[in-house]
Amino acid sequence: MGENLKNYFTTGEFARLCNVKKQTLFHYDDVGILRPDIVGQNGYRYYSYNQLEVFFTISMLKELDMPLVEIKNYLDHRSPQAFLELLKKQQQEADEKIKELQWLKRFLHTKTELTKEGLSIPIGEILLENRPEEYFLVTEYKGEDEDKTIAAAVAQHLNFCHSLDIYSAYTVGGMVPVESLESEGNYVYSHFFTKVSSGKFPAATVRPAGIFAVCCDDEGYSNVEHICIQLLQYAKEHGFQPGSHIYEDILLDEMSVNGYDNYTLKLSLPLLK
Amino acid sequence: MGENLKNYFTTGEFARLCNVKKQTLFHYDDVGILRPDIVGQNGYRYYSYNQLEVFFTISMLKELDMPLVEIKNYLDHRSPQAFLELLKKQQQEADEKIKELQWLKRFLHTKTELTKEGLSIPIGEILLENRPEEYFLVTEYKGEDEDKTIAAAVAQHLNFCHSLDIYSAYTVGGMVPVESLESEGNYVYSHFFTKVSSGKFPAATVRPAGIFAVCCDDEGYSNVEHICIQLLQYAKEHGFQPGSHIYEDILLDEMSVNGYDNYTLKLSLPLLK
DNA sequence: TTGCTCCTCACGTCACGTGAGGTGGC
DNA sequence: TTGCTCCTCACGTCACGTGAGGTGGC
Repeated sequence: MGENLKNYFTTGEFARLCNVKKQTLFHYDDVGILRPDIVGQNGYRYYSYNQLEVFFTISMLKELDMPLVEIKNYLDHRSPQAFLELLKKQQQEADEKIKELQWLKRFLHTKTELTKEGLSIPIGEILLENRPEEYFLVTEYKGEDEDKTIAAAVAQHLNFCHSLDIYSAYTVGGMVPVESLESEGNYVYSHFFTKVSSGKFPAATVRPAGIFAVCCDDEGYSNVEHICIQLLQYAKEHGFQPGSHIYEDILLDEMSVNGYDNYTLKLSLPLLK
Repeated sequence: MGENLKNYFTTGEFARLCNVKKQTLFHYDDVGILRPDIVGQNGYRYYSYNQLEVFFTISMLKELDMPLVEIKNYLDHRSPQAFLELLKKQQQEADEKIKELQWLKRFLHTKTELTKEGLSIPIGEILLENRPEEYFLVTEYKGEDEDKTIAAAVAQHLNFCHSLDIYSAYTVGGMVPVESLESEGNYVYSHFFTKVSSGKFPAATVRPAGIFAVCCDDEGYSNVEHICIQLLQYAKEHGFQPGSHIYEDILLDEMSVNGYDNYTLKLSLPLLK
């Protein structure tokens, strides 16, 4: 062992150069991914300048979310060709992640808008809103008016959206047919919908632009039927023909309040001429 | 306990609706983040439709990379205002991650180009290359010609780039002053450099457009000095004045080959009129 | 000698995953 | 009764992090 140890780095020095803790190097030693070039009789580890490059290589592969065993595997069989393949795969993964994050940003934005609306909109007051043409993914609901089956249907609607790669803020609304409201105790969903940003999904439905009578409540579903009746009344009194369904949107949900009873809901009735 | 259990989901049903394994629900029960509404005398768990929303909420927060304890903490103190703050924070984090990924993509692209060049470029042959104006981050090196101090300087150069948020493919090149090559055994670095995409970093140096005499070798540093002499010879024979430094780039490094002796290096000498 | 660095256990963390072995409901 | 589902341990995984307790070099 005639090597001049002055040309080598101790664990501490090496860790400092690599910007990691010593324990990380111990761990890499354990899993065999980066072993010090020299180990003294006293067990001291000595790393060479070469190994700095190896460490940077490992860092790079880690940034690509590769587990250490795979890194070891790759390093054991590395070649320029294998590296090119690796790079290609990682390019694709990076693209996918960026896509996911961009979806996440849309989600955060939508949620922010909904929450702000939920905080500022007047409760129990009928308002008129002009809305542009919008696109929805809609699934029919034929089940009974039971919480359990509704919840299952909502979950299935989400899975449907999921299958189309549409994570449009995950908000699910319900559609209540106006006819059903004619008799009491009949606030039942006929469809669930999720708004999407554009009509380019073949499965998307268009909701035409128009005026809506809207009313919000912050006590969940307890007054929901009553509000619907009021909206229909409003349409009648003002000479509008009501649309076929009332749309129910959730402005404040489990994210910001605790339990259905504290949800802020928004009910919207299209007003036709 | 007069509840009708038919209105509740068992662990298996609930897990299926949530698209997760049962064990995940057990775990959430353990950490107290999502406890079933009802637990039978036999220990059976029963989840309500409400809890589906809670689960979705947790999923959302997890997608924002929030650890379960923090999620529990947030849920325990949730409010629309707290949610808005959370959303804002997450927006920023999403932006940062997208930035990092975009850097990663640039890195992958640059590495791909370098590796392809390393595979295709002729070895030991002098070529002429026309290069546009380019920008570099440069750090001076005054240390000795020892592997250890060079490695430390390279690591410091990387940390310097890091501090400027420039992760431009992590490639570090060396500059060898032409004067030093006049006497033998003097292939020593005067600077280390990292190419950056634009000159908008105040610390960046411009390398003017021009013709370069280049030569590659695939045996690492063993012939590097000899090649430099050849490049200088070439300049002389063809009536060019050599630039002040020879640039050393690494085309194939630890990522694709094993050990310095197998690196493919590219040496470039600017040719002036 | 002091102070800093080195070492090796051993156990913790985080969010589950994976059986093992046994019970319960239709 | 069969078959499916439920349960509770207990231990594994992954990439380290965190001390504890002891040694070594200048």
